[in-house]
Amino acid sequence: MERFFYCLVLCYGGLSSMSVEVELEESVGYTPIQRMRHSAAHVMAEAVQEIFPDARFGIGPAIEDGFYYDFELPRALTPDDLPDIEKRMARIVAGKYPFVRDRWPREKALEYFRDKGQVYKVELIENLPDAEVGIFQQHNFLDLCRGPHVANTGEIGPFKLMRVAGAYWRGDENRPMLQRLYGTAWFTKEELEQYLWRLEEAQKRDHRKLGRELKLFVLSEDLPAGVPMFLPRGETLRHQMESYVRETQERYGYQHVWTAHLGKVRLYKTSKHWFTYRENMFPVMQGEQETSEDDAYVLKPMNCPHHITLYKSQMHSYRELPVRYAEFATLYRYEKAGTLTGLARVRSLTQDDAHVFLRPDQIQEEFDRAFNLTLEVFNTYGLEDYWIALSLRDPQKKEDYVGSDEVWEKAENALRAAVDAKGVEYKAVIGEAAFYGPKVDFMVRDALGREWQCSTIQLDFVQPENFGLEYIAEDGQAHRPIIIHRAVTGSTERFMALIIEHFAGAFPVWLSPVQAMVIPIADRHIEYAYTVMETLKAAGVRVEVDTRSERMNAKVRDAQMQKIPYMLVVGDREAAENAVAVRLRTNENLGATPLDSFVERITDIIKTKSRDL
RNA sequence: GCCGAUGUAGCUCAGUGGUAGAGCAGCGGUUUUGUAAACCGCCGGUCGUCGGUUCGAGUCCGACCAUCGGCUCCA
Repeated sequence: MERFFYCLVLCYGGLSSMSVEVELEESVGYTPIQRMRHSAAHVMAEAVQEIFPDARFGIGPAIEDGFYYDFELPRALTPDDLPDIEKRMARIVAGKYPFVRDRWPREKALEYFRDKGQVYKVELIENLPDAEVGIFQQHNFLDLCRGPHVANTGEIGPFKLMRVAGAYWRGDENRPMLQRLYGTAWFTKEELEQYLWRLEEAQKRDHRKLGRELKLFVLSEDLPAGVPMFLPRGETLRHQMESYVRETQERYGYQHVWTAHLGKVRLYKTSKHWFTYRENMFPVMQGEQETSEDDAYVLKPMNCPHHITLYKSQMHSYRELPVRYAEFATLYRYEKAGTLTGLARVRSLTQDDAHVFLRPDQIQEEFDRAFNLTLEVFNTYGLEDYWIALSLRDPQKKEDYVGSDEVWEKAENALRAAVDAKGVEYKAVIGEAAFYGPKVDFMVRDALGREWQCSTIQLDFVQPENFGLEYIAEDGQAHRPIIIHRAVTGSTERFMALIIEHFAGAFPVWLSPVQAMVIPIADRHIEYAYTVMETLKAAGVRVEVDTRSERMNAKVRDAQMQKIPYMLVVGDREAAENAVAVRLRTNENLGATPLDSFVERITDIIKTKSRDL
């Protein structure tokens, strides 16, 4: 659930109608660089207007690292158009035209833009509350704009147009698609170059590229889009990741269950998913004989109904609550073709899902438990670049949510208390709660700056109703439990994408598919190399021997490029002394080390999940 | 799904209507090597798929599939 929050947070200076509310809420002014970038957007708009006098203009805000402007044009822009637009922009910048601010009465502005056929501007003005609207003009371009701008176009720093993309007007897929031109702008040439360099570096750690280079996973045209397959090394990685979460959550009191990949329509009708989520579910076939819709099979898109069915199959006393069912389950969801991205967004995903069935008085404790678990896991991975969203109900729109005020208040307070107690930073987001309850989401950024939701902890008052869940309380009566849905790493696939990029493929030893490569210098050392391998294998180390008829240099290079943590070079000296010459992938050379000491070192590092070598 | 771009050997890429190329990888041979690429040779492609235009299509057109950059929604 990536949310492009930077749009909300950083677009406040644009012409977006939504920026009105955002400005009130965020109430952050333009920083100088944002002001300059927003001005660059205006200059870009003028350049486009020169080429297409009939262009219609959308909005052109500053965003993180740059700016964009949305246009409706008589033809599609291609990357070949960018140099021309850049050249025209450069001319306008060189002209040092002042940005002239004005204020027009609404009616005058409406008339002006209507007359020009600027339907998007008209719509924006119609949504503005004030009697007067802001107008900015530079050179030959006049625009509806709140500003502020730099004094003149000459103050716009080094810029570069990055790409052209489609974007629905106001992000609504029922509205026209405009052409969005993205650019970046900086105060100095050095900053621009550094930014472009950073982008290149980020691309080097793109998990799709590393996945191919490190032989982790494969996307084949012979399989549906978004259905990755994992090679031995990738499977090893995901297995390690899953085992780790599995062990950890068992320590936290979760029990694992197993449910298959098929469900029946009726199950999802009971859970109500069928009515809102149907288009995301893969149909399979009708049930045997029976042709009613209810008995048709579908691929499992989520675990909750299955875990709930398990809960319901047994009687439950208040004493045994909370019941915590966890499962690593591969789910199938039909995601729109254009949204698929490597492992970060797939159609077959493996959730490390759990459903906790609990009494109302256990909410805070259970939230805390899930929260601690997640933080512990993040800590092990050394993840720091994430933020936490506390998604709350919009009190203005209570009708959009299910559950009483009292329960919501209790749940939200419990959640907030749990987050506050952790001393971590979080952002409360009003109106982002699920309809069935408030939630906490962990948002992580990938190498290219895209945000993805990984972990989530959600309170649910609705499914217990849908399924008529019960437990027998102290009073001997049946009471309704509450459910917490939580996922620690979210989906194995997405988290793997994150981990690959986070470590740039140089995984901590415990995660590395191959932890050590034994490199015999000449053929006569192969036998000893195998001895070394067997010793390490016996100690539980994933180790291989490079027996190819290559020079040692080539073997070192290949192991290095595969980011294998330890290269164990063995020659005459090592064989004689029962030693290995340890080279780290950091290029550090530890020299000859007794095999015993190395075994001790590597097993200790694996056991402690240390990120050191 | 929508807008745009891309698709040539396992990988990275060249090839603008006239006989499909390179490097790396792979395979074979020689070399037996001390910390990031030894040398020689060979194999390898219905140019994403299907259809169309043309005397002739990797090249032009269309549809589909997939990938990439965005938009929307979701883990």
